[in-house]
Amino acid sequence: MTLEQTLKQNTIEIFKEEFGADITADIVTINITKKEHEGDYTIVVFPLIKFSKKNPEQTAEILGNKLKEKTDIVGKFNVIKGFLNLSFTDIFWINRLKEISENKSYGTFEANHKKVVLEYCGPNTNKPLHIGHVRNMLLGFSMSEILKANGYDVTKVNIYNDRGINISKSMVSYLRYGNESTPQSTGIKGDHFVGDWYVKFNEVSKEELKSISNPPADPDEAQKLTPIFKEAHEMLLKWEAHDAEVMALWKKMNAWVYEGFQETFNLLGADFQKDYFESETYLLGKDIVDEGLQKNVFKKRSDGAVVVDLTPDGLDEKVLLRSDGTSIYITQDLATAELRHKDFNMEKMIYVVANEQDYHFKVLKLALQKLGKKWADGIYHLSYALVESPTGRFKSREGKTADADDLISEVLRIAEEKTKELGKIEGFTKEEADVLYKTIGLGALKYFVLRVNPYKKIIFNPEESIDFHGHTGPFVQYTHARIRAIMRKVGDTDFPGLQNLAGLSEVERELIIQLSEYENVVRIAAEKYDPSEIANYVYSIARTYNKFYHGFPILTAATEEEKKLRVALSNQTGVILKKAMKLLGIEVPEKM
RNA sequence: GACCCGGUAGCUCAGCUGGAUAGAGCAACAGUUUUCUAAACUGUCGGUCACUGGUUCGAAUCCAGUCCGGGUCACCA
Repeated sequence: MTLEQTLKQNTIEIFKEEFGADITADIVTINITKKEHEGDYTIVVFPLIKFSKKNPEQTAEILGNKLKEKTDIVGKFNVIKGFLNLSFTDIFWINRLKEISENKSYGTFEANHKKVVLEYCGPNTNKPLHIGHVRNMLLGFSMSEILKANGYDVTKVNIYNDRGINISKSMVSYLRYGNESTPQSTGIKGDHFVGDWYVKFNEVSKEELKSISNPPADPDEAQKLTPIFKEAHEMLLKWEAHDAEVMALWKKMNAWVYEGFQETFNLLGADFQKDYFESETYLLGKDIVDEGLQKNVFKKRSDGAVVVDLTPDGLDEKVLLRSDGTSIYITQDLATAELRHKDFNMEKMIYVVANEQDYHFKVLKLALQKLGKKWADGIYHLSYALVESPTGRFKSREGKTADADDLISEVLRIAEEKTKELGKIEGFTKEEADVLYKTIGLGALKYFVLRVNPYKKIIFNPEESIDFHGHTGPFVQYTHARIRAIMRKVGDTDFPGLQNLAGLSEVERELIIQLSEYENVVRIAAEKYDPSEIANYVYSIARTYNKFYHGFPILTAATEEEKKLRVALSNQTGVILKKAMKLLGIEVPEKM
């Protein structure tokens, strides 16, 4: 039982005994006491006075006294207006610290045997990953770690949009101008290599368009008139007809792309247990449409298109199958969802996809629910907002800044520069130093992205955003390294005998309370599908620790008891910082 | 037009299932190092919580309306 639950339970019992009133846990609000008041936790008594039939002060006084009697953990309390501020005894907090320290799996919940499938990344194979994919991957990976810590059995999957007109464009322009070059022969990373041919396609079609009279105003429509587009379209048809040569080229080029993607995945730490390919699923979906028609959930419109009526749910009528009987995006997704369920029999399916598709996922979930699929209740769209430059949305023509690989190498470069400036790598081998730059650079980037609530857009200014001071990843990493330096001096051992202590200082107490909150934060982050809960928490721990570190000697504490406590507190802070950062997919160094 | 999301300090963000005098970081300024890592710490400055009304003991938080920014409403993906 958590501290909060204990307090609520006791409050409920006291209200029964003292006032003969039955109250429920949800009207008992408990907060951590504000800094300017004395106390650890505060019970807000205003909502309770209609049950006690006494004024707030009297109610708080009675409740405080009874809690003190009943629980033996409440040392003292004070009442200000309607707020009952409870201070727990030092012994209670020291025991709490011991309890946390001794529990090696603190903050990790027991396996609940619930299967979760988490889809993230979802790249197109005709262009390299960009900053949006970076946010996606960091969120997806972190969410998976958080769910695992909450006891879920998580399977991460990726879906590749590996077919269609776009990859055909890359293929055509490569065929025309590529001269058998390869990523190896040019030294260009595979996904960029293929992406460059896609760019080339657009340049060529633009050029070709000049000799076409009266093109349509819509650039997409205009492009369709160019010879190179017609070639691409032909290629797509050949692909669909399984033309051997086209298939061979398609496979070759996609293989280059996957090789390139894999490098970026490795750098960011993204991984997948299973890959899905649209080339394998794009024809699926007829079965599920038939099923819907049979069950009278979907209907065939007079024009032949199959639709689902979502007007009762506040949405529109949505087409699920074209009038010519071919699939569209949603048809595929319905089928893919069903396929996943067959593959994994999961209870939850999480889609990490940008908020542009909010509507799409509402439709998807509703349609599956209407088909009577119980598991569709477990669908969750982890929607996130765009990453924008200070001048607005990143456009590919703005070039380098939006590219994932450029972004990463820039961050690593800055990390190296700053680390050298500070003279932090004395005694490091070249390899160790490189690892450190990577740890710090990626730590800064990941933290920068993850500390923001997913539904809020991120303004990313490449010049200013990667900072290593204050509310940043490196700040947390630095705090961890500081703690490890102390632990190296003391030797990593257990620290028994913490009981004989004169008194906890304010900041020590604050730190223990925060450490004690960790398991709640892990739970909340999963409930809210929000890694920023972890990010903001880990920062507040690091901040409190640094305050403590500056204010109190640890190794040279006045008494042996104090030293033990402070070392134990430091050690445990280090452990939690490391665990929490791991949930964000961020490494913490031993030295920096 | 309808619907969805956002609007909190100069900038970037917390706080939003109602609770005490709205918090951090950055930037600016002033300090702290013979003491465990100064990527740190302390202090100063900085607010019409977009606006208006409502609900109530109490509203940044809930409700209604308005304004601003973004997104979606494709037989595109």
